[in-house]
Amino acid sequence: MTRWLDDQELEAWMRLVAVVELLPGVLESQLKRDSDLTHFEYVALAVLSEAPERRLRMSALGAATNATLPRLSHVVSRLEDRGLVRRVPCPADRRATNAELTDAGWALLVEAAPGHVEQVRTAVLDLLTPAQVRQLSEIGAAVLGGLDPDGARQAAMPRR
Amino acid sequence: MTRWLDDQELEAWMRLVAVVELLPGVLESQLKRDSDLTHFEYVALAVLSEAPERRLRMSALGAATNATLPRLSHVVSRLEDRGLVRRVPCPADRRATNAELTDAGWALLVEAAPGHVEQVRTAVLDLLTPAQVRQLSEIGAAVLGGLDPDGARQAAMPRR
DNA sequence: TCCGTTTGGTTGTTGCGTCAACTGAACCGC
DNA sequence: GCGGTTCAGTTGACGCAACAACCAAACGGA
Repeated sequence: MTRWLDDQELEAWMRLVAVVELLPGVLESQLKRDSDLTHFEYVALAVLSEAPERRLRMSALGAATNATLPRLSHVVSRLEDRGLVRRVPCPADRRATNAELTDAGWALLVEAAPGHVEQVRTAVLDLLTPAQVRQLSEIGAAVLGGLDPDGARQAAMPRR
Repeated sequence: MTRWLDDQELEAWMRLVAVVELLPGVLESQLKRDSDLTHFEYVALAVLSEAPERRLRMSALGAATNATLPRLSHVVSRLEDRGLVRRVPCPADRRATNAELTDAGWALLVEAAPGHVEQVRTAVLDLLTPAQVRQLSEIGAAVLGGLDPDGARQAAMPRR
């Protein structure tokens, strides 16, 4: 008894799928080209940069960036190799590890942010009316409610 | 002179990023689990299934699914190994290759479709009001206009 | 008709994400 | 405090996508 999609739904879905498929590419390529960063790496650095002491537990960073721990561990290793992040064992809980943004990481982030924001504008936000931005926000909230029930997601973004 | 994001924009963007990050996962895992298909493989089979003779040139399939040719070539190779698709050299242009859906491929698609549609509903469409579905469609169109200027994208979806 | 270019596609390498397995530290009941 | 369980994180193997290099067939001009 499948409820197939009507024309409106089909159209909306097709477009959403296309966006989901294409958007990462344009974000990645700009960041890669200009700052040699993955979008995910950028977000991770950005989240760290706003944390107190620029430092966060791995699991907290994973929750904030919506990454699994294995993924995050690999990414942090790569960032650590490049000197952008440091691993600091947590004294309070010896199982835990803190990831800490280095000065080099901060500098890279500061350098990368304007170009990224510009890309976000030209690829998405500037193509929408203010009303559509609000609608997008609402729609996003509704969908996230289903995908990510506990809304741990609060990824930091290119704010100042 | 960077124009930073205001609160509305930031919120909308963060949510969009989260959706773009999380949505593929839920689609992939349902399809993988129930039909051992990637979402992209599903779309490719679906597009083929609606083509005349269930057959399409590689480049046409690539355009319709929004894939690069190298990617498509690999995917078709895997599908071919599983007997879901056949490569048929094009007699008219000996450089060209046609990808053709086999009966097994058709059967798998028919079997996979209801579960996928159900997933699409529960993960997205059923969480939105009809008005939001229309808004999403408009927003998608606007963004795609920027990403995919030539709108080659017309990915086939789980229609009937 | 011959050479250069463009088109259509395939192949190999590299890099990132996922999954499964594992280690060590903290917690819990008794 | 002792044994089992859960928690935090790391590691290694595998799969898929992107990129670059490549090959062959078609086109196009002189």
